[in-house]
Amino acid sequence: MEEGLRERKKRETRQRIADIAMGLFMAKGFDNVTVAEVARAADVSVNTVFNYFGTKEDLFADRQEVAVDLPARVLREREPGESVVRAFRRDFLDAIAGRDWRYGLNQGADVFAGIVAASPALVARMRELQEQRETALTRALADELDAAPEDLAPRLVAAQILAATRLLGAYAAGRMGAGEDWPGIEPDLRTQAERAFDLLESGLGDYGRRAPAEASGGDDGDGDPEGDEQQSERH
Amino acid sequence: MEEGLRERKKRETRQRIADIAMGLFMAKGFDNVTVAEVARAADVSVNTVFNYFGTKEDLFADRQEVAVDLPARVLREREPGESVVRAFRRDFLDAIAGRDWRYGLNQGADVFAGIVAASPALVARMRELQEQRETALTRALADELDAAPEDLAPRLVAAQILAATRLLGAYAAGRMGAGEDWPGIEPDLRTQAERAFDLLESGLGDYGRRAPAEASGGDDGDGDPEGDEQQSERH
DNA sequence: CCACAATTTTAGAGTGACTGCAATTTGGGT
DNA sequence: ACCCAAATTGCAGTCACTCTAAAATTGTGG
Repeated sequence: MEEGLRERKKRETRQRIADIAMGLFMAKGFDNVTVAEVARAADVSVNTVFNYFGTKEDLFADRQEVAVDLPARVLREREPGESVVRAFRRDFLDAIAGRDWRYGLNQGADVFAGIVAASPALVARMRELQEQRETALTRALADELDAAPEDLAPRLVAAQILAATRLLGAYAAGRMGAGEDWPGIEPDLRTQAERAFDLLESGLGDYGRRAPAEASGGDDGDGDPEGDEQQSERH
Repeated sequence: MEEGLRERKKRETRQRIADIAMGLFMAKGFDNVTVAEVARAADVSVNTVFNYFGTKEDLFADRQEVAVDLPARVLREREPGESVVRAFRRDFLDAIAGRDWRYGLNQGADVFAGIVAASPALVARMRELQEQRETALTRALADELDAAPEDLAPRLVAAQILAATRLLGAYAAGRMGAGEDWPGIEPDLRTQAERAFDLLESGLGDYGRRAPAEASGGDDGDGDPEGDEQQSERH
């Protein structure tokens, strides 16, 4: 008797509430749905909703919460001889091929992003989630490389990597939201990803270096904005 | 008559409300102060408070809002021949010497940070502020280097730099909050800053590279976590 | 000094998220 | 059938915030 009637019903109720809530959010937008409305639709009291979900935002996040530890897993499961950045680059490129939901590349992710963008509370929630991912990845990094507790490198590395994946995800979501179809987006996304991870690997170097006071020739104001040409390529 | 009685009173009222509010927040913590309380202490109605400040958090931020464009200014005012990262490195090191408030290095910044940390709403607010700084810096970067609108590099660079300064600021705040005095913190902070900006400049390279399957010698699990030895130095 | 209009402030009622408590229902074990 | 614990519920209350309409205040022109 691993799961009595009690626990099953509890799980079912929670799921039903979350599902119905998500349906309403998708249909009317997060801010245009009250918790009372969700409760009524799910045939429970408002208090029961708050019994399962601490806040209204939790009602939306629910599934996302799981994704907090995923970057840390990518790190831990990297292949022998593989650097941290290379692991994430590989993972992201694979994710493109599979339209992975983890980076918001799955079909319909733009609708999702639209709902979030329309609600300040949800935007704030996503930021918080990102921060949780960052601390999780930081811990995993510090743990694997047994860095000194004072070492800021793990935090910085985590922040940089997550910034990259976040931006790439946003880029994809943006183009999907503009109505473009996936075949049109994918190659560009792939290019952008390569560039972003290249930049991470090779560093900012003298990115955006301002022309010295006494410039040599006529190169004035139209310099190539890319700053990583002189970096060693390693593919 | 640049400023009539009307405008002066308005400005005064706004300032009085903000000041009194900040005093209460410092004394009792953000969440333990109601807007009604602030209004009563400032001798105005609750509606007047909301007339000047859109949200309760605005009552706290007020001054901080100004700091959104500061990173962009650092970029624009960098010296000839100076790369983006070096500009920020210089600015931050100068900020250490002057205990600049922009990075939360000023005396008493830890109290401030404590108040913020104790309130989820304020933490969320700070995150939002950081994001605003990021978009501002992104725009400035894209503008200066006239990057293509599709180019993710400016966003990524902005995110990386702001992550670095954010972490360094948090590091300082953490140690200040632990009761250490500034002379004890400063040299360490300087070291950490150098390291962080070095990492930014030289890139993550093969940071955290896992030992290949068939390792040559007895190097097992205790590798040097620094991964930028093989990067080219360009000073 | 006196209206008159624009602006600011205010009171009051209402919404919605969220909390705490006490009462009630429900499921499981005896 | 009986009892205990957990789940659910109703109810009252707090607080941030909105909306509307009624004062109070201030600048202006006669």
